[in-house]
Amino acid sequence: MKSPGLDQRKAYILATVVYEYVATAEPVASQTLTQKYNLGISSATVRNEMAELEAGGYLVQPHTSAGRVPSDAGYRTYVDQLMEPEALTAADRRRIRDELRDASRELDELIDQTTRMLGRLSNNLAFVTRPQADTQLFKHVQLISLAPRTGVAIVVTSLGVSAQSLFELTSDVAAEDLTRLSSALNAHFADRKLRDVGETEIAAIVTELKLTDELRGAVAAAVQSARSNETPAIAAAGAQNLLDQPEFHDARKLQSILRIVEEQRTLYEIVADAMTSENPSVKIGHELGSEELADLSVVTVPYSFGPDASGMLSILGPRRMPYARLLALASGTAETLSQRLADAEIK
Amino acid sequence: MKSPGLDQRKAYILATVVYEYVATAEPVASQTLTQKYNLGISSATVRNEMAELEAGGYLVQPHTSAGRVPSDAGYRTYVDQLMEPEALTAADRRRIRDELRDASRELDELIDQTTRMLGRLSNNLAFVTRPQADTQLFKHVQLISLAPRTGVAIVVTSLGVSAQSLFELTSDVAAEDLTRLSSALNAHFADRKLRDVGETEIAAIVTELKLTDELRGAVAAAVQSARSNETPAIAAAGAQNLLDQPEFHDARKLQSILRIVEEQRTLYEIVADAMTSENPSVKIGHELGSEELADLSVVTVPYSFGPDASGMLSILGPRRMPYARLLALASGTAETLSQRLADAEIK
DNA sequence: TTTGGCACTCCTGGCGTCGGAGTGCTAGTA
DNA sequence: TACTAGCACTCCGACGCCAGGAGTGCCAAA
Repeated sequence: MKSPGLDQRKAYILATVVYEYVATAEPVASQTLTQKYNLGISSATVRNEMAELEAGGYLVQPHTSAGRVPSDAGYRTYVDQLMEPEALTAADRRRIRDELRDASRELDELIDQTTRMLGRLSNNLAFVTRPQADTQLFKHVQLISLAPRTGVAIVVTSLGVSAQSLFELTSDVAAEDLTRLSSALNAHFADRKLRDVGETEIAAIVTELKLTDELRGAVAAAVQSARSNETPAIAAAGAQNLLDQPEFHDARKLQSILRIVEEQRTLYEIVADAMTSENPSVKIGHELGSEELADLSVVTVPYSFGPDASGMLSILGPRRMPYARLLALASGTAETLSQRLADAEIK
Repeated sequence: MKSPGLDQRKAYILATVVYEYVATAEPVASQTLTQKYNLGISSATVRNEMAELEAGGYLVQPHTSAGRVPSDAGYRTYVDQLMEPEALTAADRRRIRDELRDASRELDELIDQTTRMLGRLSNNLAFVTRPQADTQLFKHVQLISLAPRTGVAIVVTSLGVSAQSLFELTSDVAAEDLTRLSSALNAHFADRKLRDVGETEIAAIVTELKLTDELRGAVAAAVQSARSNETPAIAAAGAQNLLDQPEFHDARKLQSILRIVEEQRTLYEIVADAMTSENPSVKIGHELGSEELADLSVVTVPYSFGPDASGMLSILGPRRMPYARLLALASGTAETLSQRLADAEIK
């Protein structure tokens, strides 16, 4: 009863309207409530209550003689105060575990597969940011000579990802020099945070070994590339699931969503502020900040491994979504994924 | 006049019907033809001709008193014999060149960006296979020690891609041993075709250096992973463009397409037989082999670099697509992409 | 405060009508 | 013989109308 305007009965009615509307996609009538859920009161009373809920902004009527539909505020109240957290079924839990166990060890592919699975399980559009590893550790750099003036710099981090940068030089360099440089860099930077592997220090080492400054550029580029795993690319899957929902039978709706997914920028903005928190976040309708997205909602759950490396796991669907279930699915997946990643991390 | 049943006038009428229908998405009436294209004959004559074209299977009538629409066979004849190859406008050509010049040097990203561009330019769904490099060359392998019993094997090929494989050993191994093994492998395999880097030869070298057989597995896994660039993953972009077409206002159509795109398998089948040829290929409607895809067409153009590395660049859209223009766009993009890749390849 | 009852509103779907677009055919013309 | 003008015919699609039904709001009674 946090909200002063909502006594227990109103709260229950609101919750039931949300529940029923999520299930049927039809405006909910007073009679439906009294028949399907035994409220112990008549439909007339329910009508009175619903009229007040509408006055309070929790429900809206598509037209005069129709049932009620939750408003953004209605969903919000439901999510924050009324709904019962759902637990994953054992079957779901097992399925998540099995699918992730069989998934690739390669980070990008693992994220891709997780996204697909989540899209499938949730029957909505799932998107997952690749982990933003603020503090991944520098593990190794290796400069490899491919031709007298061509080579590649490869950086390995604690995420197990290697980043590479091809380089071409204006003068020949001996393979041994590249090896010497690699060793020196490794000795100097080993197990430092990647963000602390700075260009000036690299330059100092290059100069000390009397090597061309071009090599500094090559190493810096590879480090930069490894660091770019930090601006999270986003994998998305399951757009076709949305077409099952009646609200997307209009093609225009879907078009804007597809565009948004392909562009990624908007998706990123959606998760960006959820990013600051370590708790699940739910954004409903207009809370997404765009008229185009006004009848959608997004559930976002963080996953993490190691002290600071983390990413976000989101489900996007119609506002009329089963919030509790999707939160459970996302949380369960996040948990398993976190664990899977922690296991794979290079200590 | 290859086809015996089509005299010059019928051919022209068929071509015009296709052209007009592609432009308007409306069944084409006899009067429309005489008014918009000066045929020098009356609409009644056109009607007679169209009736014969329908009898020949080139046109169909959605209903009795409607205009004509091309059939699969009609489009096929148009594509094979009637349409005039289109040349890219200078503006398009420049745009392709500019976008690809600014694109990433990283292979996967380059392919992604190319796909997006092609989707945008063509206003349809584009998909591109990553290059299938039958004969990419082995350039370098580097075994890196990350911890006494953990390391990573990295393989660099002539595509400039590095593949990696983490390994864990049951007993310690000295960093120098890994270096020795790397050198031996490099000396032995340098510039061999990747497919010829066989496990038995690797095993022989490992044994010769008296190293644990686990390292053979690690190296083989990395080579295998590099080789897996050969089973082409497919990048797709532009699904939302399809929604502009009236034939996709029905959501079900789109759903099957989205599913197909996400699964990739069907996409792969579509390009698979085009793969054998070095010429552009066009598949129309039922030629795609599935009732679900019956009102779609796909244009496929190969790109290549080096002697054997190659991939496919496809555009999928409604059967009613501007074939000549899409072929020109795909070909132009393929050409520029091929060149871009050839420049980046490690000699 | 609750509830039964009732009048009212508005949506929805079915039905018939009507206009127009386009054809096929016939008869006439070059 | 090939073309064309004209006309009757077909069929689609839009429109308006109506009836049915779902659901409400409100009133008056418990």
